Amino acid sequence: MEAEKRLEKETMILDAAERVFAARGYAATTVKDVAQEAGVATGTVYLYFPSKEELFLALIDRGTRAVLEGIVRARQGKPDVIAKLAASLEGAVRAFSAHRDLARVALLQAPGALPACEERLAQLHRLFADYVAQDLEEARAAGLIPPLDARVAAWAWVGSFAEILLAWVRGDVADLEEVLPGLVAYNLRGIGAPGSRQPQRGQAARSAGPAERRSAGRDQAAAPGGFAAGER
Amino acid sequence: MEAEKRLEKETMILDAAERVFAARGYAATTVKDVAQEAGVATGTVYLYFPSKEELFLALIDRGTRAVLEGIVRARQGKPDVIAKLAASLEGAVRAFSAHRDLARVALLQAPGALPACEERLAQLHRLFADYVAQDLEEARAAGLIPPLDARVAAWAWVGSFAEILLAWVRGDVADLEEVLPGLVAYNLRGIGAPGSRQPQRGQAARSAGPAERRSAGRDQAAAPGGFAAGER
Amino acid sequence: MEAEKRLEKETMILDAAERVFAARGYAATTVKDVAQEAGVATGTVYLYFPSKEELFLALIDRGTRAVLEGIVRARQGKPDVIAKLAASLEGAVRAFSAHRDLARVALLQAPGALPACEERLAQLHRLFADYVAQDLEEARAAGLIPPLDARVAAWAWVGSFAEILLAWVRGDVADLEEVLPGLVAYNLRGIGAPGSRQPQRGQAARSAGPAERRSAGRDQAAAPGGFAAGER
Amino acid sequence: MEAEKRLEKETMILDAAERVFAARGYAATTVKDVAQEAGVATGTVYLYFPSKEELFLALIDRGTRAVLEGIVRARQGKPDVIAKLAASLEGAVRAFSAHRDLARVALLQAPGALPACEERLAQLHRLFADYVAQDLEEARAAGLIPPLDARVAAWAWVGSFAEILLAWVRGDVADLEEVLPGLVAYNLRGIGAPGSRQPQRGQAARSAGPAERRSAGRDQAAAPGGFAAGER
DNA sequence: AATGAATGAGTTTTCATTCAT
DNA sequence: GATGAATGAAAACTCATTCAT
Repeated sequence: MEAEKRLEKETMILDAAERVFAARGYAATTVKDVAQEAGVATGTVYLYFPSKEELFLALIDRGTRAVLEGIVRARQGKPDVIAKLAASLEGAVRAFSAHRDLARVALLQAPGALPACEERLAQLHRLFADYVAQDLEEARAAGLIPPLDARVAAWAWVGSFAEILLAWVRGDVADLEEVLPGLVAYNLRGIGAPGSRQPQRGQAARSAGPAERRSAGRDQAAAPGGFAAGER
Repeated sequence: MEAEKRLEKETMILDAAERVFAARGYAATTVKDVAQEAGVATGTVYLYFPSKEELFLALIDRGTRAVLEGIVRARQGKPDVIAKLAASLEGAVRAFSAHRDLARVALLQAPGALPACEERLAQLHRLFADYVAQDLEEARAAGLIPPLDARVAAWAWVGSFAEILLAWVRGDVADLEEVLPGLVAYNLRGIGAPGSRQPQRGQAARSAGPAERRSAGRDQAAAPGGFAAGER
Repeated sequence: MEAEKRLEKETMILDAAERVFAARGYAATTVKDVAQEAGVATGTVYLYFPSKEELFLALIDRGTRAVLEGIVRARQGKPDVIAKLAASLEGAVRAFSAHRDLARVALLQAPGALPACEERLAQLHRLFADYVAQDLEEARAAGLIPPLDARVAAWAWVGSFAEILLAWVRGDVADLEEVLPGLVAYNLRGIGAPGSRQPQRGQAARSAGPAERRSAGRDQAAAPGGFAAGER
Repeated sequence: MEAEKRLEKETMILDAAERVFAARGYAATTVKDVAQEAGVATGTVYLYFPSKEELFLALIDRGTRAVLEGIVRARQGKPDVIAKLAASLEGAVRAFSAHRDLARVALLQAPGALPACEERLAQLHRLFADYVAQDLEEARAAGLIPPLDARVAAWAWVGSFAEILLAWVRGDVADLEEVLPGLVAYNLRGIGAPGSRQPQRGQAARSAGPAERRSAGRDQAAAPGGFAAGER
């Protein structure tokens, strides 16, 4: 088979796998499920991927590549390192925002699914954090930000980004684009970037929302009254 | 059986389950594994938990309770809402830091393990975020911080905390206590709290560390050269 | 323990077992179920019966004994062998009719439950049939009935009796006493006993009943139209 | 898979199941046993039947169908309703007599094996009895037999047939064909059909046989001496 | 290359039986 | 004698993987 046709079918299967894994999770998804979703026979999946595990990892790797490319693209032509840093976050969010299924798989299911996968994702997190740390170093060297613990800042940066994506995947955030500016601003303030002192006005009004909206879920796990319960 | 003895044995089994699930993940762990780790027969586990699924959920719920209690305790006697907010984060981190296995289970494996579990954790995340948002509202109302999008700030706050825990679980952060001040400072700056303008000096020197240490992992998933690769 | 008390408790457990086995069947009944129904601990059952299997067999044996006694009692004082034969059938029916649970167990569940049990019941059937055959021999020798194949007559006699009991257990026959005269008459005619030539009048009116009443059940297993379907 | 091949394999598995269930009973038979008897892997059984329970029910249904067809075939071309009735019994006996395993399963094990099965068989018994009752009604309307309680006669008719089959399955009746005329005659006399007054001569001599042959079994469950023991 | 029937190892769960209290 | 917690063997069922067609 010509390489092109092969690649095309491989992509078809990966697309199907992404949908099915996203919907049912790694363990609950059978190779037959994936094959049916892709419209091929069970055995055909094994012509393109050596095992269910490798299929899943290929999915993760494809997603990883897409996000990294999104980041690289977003940084292109940005004037300074701070702008590039901000653009990185935006680029990553946008890369995911077109693929909610991918995000479900990569953020929710992948870490616990397979040891190999956990390791892969750990490396990805480190990679992101290291790049952020590099940017922060560079920004500090250029005098754009004050000295800071770049490690911690990098984890925080990555974590805030991951959490927003998770919230979006869960349906707690409706529109990623809408929250993106606030997220960037938060992190720019976090690293002490100039011109980021004052949070943006005009969004505060919405802030009470979640607290009320979610009262149903609260009584499951927590004492009533929030963190302050039991305090004097 | 007296309630006390029963509880004791239940705890034994939960402890064993925590260790085994942390080490192998939900799907790869068999009930027999848990029983052996606990030093009882397979059937005995079923005398205390009706199914593998319920055993896992009991684990999550126990962890959730412990963390929430840690937060409430940490907030006690703090003078203002900003201090309480900071203390919440510290309390949660400390609650986890005594139980790395719990953290592994709750943060890595639980989300993808079971639909019921995903929902449980989603509620917990919402709960955390809502409480943070409440505190932020209160702080803003008291004039302690400028107006901001409390939702986004809350997600970022929670996410930065979760990411640090993950890094610790993975071994990328050796000592949680050491990084805690930096994490709190980052987030206080993020919300625009006064007196948090300047990052702490003296920690910037360490920041290049992780980037070099982990170079092995990078070539798996990413083009070399950081986000800037491909840029002009 | 004094023998009397022991016997009393044994009876309690057997009574409980009869109820539970009748309701759920042999396989679906656990020893714990029986113990709970009897109001004792699981282990206590094993103080009185060596195994679940033996418990079940003890139940069957008790029932067998009761029925045989009922037969013997019914034959007492009957003038001739034909009357005794008829009385045997009535006695057996009456012995069961006070214990529907016993009948359920002995007729429906026991045969397939255990090889040992199947053998036990087979012997019982043979016993019944042999006795009937003996009576028939005696009746023929006395000139009360014409010569006949006593084996076949004996099986038919026993089978018609068992079937009526089954129908009663299933709820298809409401009152055993009501159908008993017809059953005896049928079998007396079957063996050619004198004075049994004409079926009893006045019952024919009911005879169309079952055919109409049960139409719901029929479409499951049979072609419509009765046995005649497909005939010219 | 073409429907034909599938059906062929399904039949193979059903045949194997019939043998194994007949030999060990429902509860004592494992799916693995059936698979081995059929010469396939355990999982293969599940490709054709969704569960052990459904496999067993399929067996019962197949048997039911075969017997009903045997009955319909036997009735074809019979001159009057009495002849048809007699032919029905003969047809059913012959349908079973080719499949002793089927008879063992359907008559001994099925009733107690599964609630669903009990219900299925109950309907079958009702069906048989209702058809017999219909024939009897018709015969009475045609003046071929005197009025009688058709319900009771129908149960007796079905029961005598079932009992003979059981005896054959147990080995107490060697040749079904041999006893069939006697059985039909017995029941024709039972319903008062004309020309059935005198039992067949020449068979009475055999009748003492079983009673002696089986004396070993008797002492298990019964007092010695027949029903007359204890009588004066 | 593609198919999908067949495989059988492995998992969860049940429950008869035992035995320390 | 009585208890009921503990045991662990066994069974139904699933599904990743193979391979004849």
